[in-house]
Amino acid sequence: MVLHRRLEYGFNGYQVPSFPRASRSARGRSMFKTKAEDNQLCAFELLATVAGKLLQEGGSSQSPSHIEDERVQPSIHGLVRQEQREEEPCDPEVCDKSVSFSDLSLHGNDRNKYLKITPDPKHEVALAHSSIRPNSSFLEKFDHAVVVTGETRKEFVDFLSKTEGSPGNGKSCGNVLNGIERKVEYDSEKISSVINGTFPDIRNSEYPMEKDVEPRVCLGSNIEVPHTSFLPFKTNVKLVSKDDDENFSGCAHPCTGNLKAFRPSLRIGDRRIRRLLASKYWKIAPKLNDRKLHKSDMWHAFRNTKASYSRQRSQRNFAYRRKLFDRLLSKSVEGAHNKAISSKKSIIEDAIGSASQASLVASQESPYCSRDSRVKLSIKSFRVPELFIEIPETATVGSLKRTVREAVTAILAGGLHVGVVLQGKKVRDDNKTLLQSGISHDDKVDALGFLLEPNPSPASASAPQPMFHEDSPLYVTCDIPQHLARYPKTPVGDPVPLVASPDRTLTNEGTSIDNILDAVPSPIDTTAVKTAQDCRALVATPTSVEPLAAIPLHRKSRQSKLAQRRIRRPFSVSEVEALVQAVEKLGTGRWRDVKVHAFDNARHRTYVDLKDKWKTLVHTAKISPQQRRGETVPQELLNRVLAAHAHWSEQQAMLQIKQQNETSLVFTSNLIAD
DNA sequence: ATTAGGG
DNA sequence: CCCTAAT
Repeated sequence: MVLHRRLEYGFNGYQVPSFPRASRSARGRSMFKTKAEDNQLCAFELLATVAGKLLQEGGSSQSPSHIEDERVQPSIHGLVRQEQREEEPCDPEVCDKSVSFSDLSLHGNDRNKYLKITPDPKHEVALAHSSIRPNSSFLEKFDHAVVVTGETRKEFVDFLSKTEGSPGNGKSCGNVLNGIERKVEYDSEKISSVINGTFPDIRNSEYPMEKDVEPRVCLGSNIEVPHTSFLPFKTNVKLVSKDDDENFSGCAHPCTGNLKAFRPSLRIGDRRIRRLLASKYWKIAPKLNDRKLHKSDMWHAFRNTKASYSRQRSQRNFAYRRKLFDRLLSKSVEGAHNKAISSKKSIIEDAIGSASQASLVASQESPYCSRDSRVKLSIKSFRVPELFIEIPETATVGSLKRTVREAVTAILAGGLHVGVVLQGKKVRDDNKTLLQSGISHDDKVDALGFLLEPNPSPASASAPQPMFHEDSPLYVTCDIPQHLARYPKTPVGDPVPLVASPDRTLTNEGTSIDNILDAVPSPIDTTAVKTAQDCRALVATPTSVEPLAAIPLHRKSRQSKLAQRRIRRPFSVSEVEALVQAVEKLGTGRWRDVKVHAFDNARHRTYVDLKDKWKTLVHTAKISPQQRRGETVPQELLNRVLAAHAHWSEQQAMLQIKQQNETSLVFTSNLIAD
């Protein structure tokens, strides 16, 4: 099933020369120093230009000639206007956006580079080199990726050499690369000729194409290929569907039959792809109430309604939601009428809303049109503070449920506070108005969450915890403490209706819950008991809520990328002490050992955590005591941190110098030998 | 899986 | 804390 759809425009035949690998020490610093590197830079920008054109081509119905004046800074005005006429009015702010070189930024590392185009704050397009594996993680971040593929390095290098030089009527553009402003000379005529397809045609020239390039045309779905004749290259366009998991299906599907879609006359799909592209990239979530619905529209609404707490979170959720969304939709009845669709949408929202932690769903009518001064909220679920439960492996699921229930009631009994979280930050000032806090603002309403907090009574936090045991305020023990198991977000109610009656449809148009259940693990995963997961938040669902709201997000087996963010667990002084001691002994490069030596039975502290803690400790030690936050670490400890840090840094430096000497020795002796 | 670093 | 590249 196609869960995720991605367009890739392959520029077959040209390869961006690979970037020289910087030495490890120079990582992340100045690239693009030599002429060759400039070439690469130029290449990327050129490709970006083409990409911009391509996107523009996809969206504009005007003749290519109108590009003429904007060739160096392709604009999407045409596109937006076009869509405006055809569809509904869009946000004027978006209409004014255009893709210029300043919107391009280079990302990646020494080996893998990709270029990012950000037409507006909400959309990104990536342009990447073919060496990036299609399932490379960065691609996850983008709705669409324009991937430069190609096997023939020579051609490209040559192509570049033709492109550079002769300043001609070069046009200078600012460009942001890794935060460094640069000026780059463009030969606008050549670029435009590239765009318009009149550049000296390398296809027919002395540079034969790689013959055994695997066919790259693969239409994994029913979207046709756009017209790409403006490209001077032998181009291939592939439409790749990404399957459920890692299976980047590339040409996995038999696709010979689709090859015909790649013939010169590719008119047919133009319109459809145009709409798809346009709506995906440059349209703000449409108003869903009063018009025909497109899938992409729904996706936007879907996506925007449930903003996450942080950007990273939202990035992670993105893929998940996208999948779920597509999945649900692909099962929906094609001809469903608007009403049915929008109610379906609300189902999805409900499911996702509670599955992720953005536990508030703006009520159906409010999200896009709260013109009046009232803020309409409907809380679907609350977040409950973290619970820790200790329970023997041999315990039954039933007893687990009981334990959880007791734990939760224990919290509730102690009195409750309600916390308000807006865009990841707690809103502490109770006296602020909603307006002042920004809660009234439309696009913030969906970033709003509520959480239940135990009443800050002095009862719980008093007992000093054993050093490397959970120091959570809520720690529930059940029978023999053997393993400390964390549980996925678990519905507190009886989950039976969820699982046992997957057929239960919430509506009458044929979307059954099992679609959703497919995508989410069963609420009680018995294996969780054995595997002590890292996902431990517990979501309690208020009584009024429908069963769907209790579906946990966490996926255990696969898709662990989408795992929930771990809760923050500040290091206690005793932990810091142990860490310092271990590092004093073992050094800073052996976090695994540090973990084993000092934190072996603290399951929630990974070696990465320890390394991070050390990093912050070093930082803390360097700053003034006034700037420090959190539990105050004794100065004595911090001094030890500094000492150890200095000591081991020195060790490392010495080691490096030694190694350097060795290699240069070898080098010179080789020279002499020659 | 570990290490190193950036965010 | 998270994410990711590199090893």
